[in-house]
Amino acid sequence: MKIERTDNTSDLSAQIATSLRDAIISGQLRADQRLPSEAELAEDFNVSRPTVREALKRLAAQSLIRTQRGAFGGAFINRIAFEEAYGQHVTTSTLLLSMNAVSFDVACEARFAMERACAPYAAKRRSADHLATMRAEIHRQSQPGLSDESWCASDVAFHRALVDAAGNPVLSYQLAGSVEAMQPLMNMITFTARNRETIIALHTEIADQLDAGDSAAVEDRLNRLCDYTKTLAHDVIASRAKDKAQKTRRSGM
Amino acid sequence: MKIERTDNTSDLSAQIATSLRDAIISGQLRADQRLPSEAELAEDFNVSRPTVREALKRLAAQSLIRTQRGAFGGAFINRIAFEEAYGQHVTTSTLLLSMNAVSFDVACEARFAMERACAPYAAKRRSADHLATMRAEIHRQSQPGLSDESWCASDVAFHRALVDAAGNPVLSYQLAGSVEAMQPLMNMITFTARNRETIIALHTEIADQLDAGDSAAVEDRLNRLCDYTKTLAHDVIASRAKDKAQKTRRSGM
DNA sequence: GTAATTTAAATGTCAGACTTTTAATTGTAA
DNA sequence: TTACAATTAAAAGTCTGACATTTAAATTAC
Repeated sequence: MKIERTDNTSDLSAQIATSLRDAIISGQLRADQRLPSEAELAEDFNVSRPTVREALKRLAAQSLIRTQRGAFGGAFINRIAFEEAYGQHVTTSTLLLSMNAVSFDVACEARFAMERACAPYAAKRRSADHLATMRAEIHRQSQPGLSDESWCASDVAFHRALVDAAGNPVLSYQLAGSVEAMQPLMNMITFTARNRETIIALHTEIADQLDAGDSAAVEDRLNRLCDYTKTLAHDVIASRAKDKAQKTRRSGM
Repeated sequence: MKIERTDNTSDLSAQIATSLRDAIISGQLRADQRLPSEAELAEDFNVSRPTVREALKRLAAQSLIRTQRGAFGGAFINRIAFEEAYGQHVTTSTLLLSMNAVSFDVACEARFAMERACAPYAAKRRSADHLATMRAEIHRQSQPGLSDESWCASDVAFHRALVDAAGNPVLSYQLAGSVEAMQPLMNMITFTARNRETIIALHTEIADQLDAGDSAAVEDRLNRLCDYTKTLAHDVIASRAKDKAQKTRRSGM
């Protein structure tokens, strides 16, 4: 196996990381295969060991490799698991949403659009297990005195069950980004008892229609849930704007 | 700003990277803010500079920070751009598809499900520009003698225009992963003139119905395209299996 | 006042030593 | 022969200290 640096502009460690990454992605290096030791790589690339190590840490951060200490240890090409991919996807999505001024409406629209995409498959494939999870979460949501955080967590769990019911891991993976990344935004909303009632009613209908296998009905309820969530968010934003205006007036600005 | 290591199990550089990452994601550290210098971080965390550097490279690999050399340089919290996020998402998705034995059908189903999710919005919001792009790609696809790679690239461009027409950057971002990650799988398929004709016909109808604002019709065509793509893939797989069997027989196994 | 020069503060890189982990090997006794 | 303990070697993890390079601010020269 011979891998060379092609790029000459950036840091050595970045160049080396890129070379190795390309080799991995293109399939030259296969899963569970062991890379040369750090010392060997240093010699191959004509750099020092710390530089190689920085490159390897970059790859490790992307779950492209894992390292093992000890004799016959080293860096191994990672057979990336859905779990790790989820994590990275969520991190990236969260930052994207929080930093790039993606509005709540846009994020909300995307999320429910994708959930609707799952509906036909979920209606066909939902197992008793999925339905049970959804009903359990609905029950939890009905508990009085549930904190806003717990409410949100249960909401995520409910929707996650819905998505998983579609039985398509790729869809689950893609959606995890949107749903979990929206959590911080959702947490801004304070759900009154009345709000919760409305949402629980929709959740119940979703579970029922999924049970009945009526995809169109599920999509309809998801649409309503989307609209309702947006309305709640708007109210929060509006009341905050009013608070701010009052505060500004009081402070004589 | 005070950041501490909480985890004590893994590598020091991993612990430090996690601490900083959490601080960034939770918003303690804001975009464009400068981290302490490597020497200061080393002192804060009670480790050596190389260890800090490894941690920083991990973060850089996730586009969480960027570094600048020179006086008043350092590590700055990155305002992550959609572009970078795309790249990471595609890398992760590609690996996931190629390594985790996600079947073509599953990937295909996910992709078209998400495209269908875009249809209602695309039907409402498509601009003349989007339609023009789609028609231009259809025209390119009609050219005889187009290589399989160019065909696939044009196919991606067409679908990308469809998704972008929905006017939701979050959807575009999410879908980029699926669509681009499926490219290598799609490239396995050899498209005959007859195959292309069928696909072009569907593409044309999609563009027309989008123009007419008929979302349901677009979704129907996407469904057919999904089924047709799956059929083609099955044929490829079947013929390969036959080749392999023949080869094995010839070699006397 | 502007342009050239100097300077200081960073990151980038290197060399070499030491520590810790880990699995294979070897040795020993039941 | 088998099971267990001690040895060993390879590799990652960490540290120290030095030097190179880059870059923007401060200083100087004109």
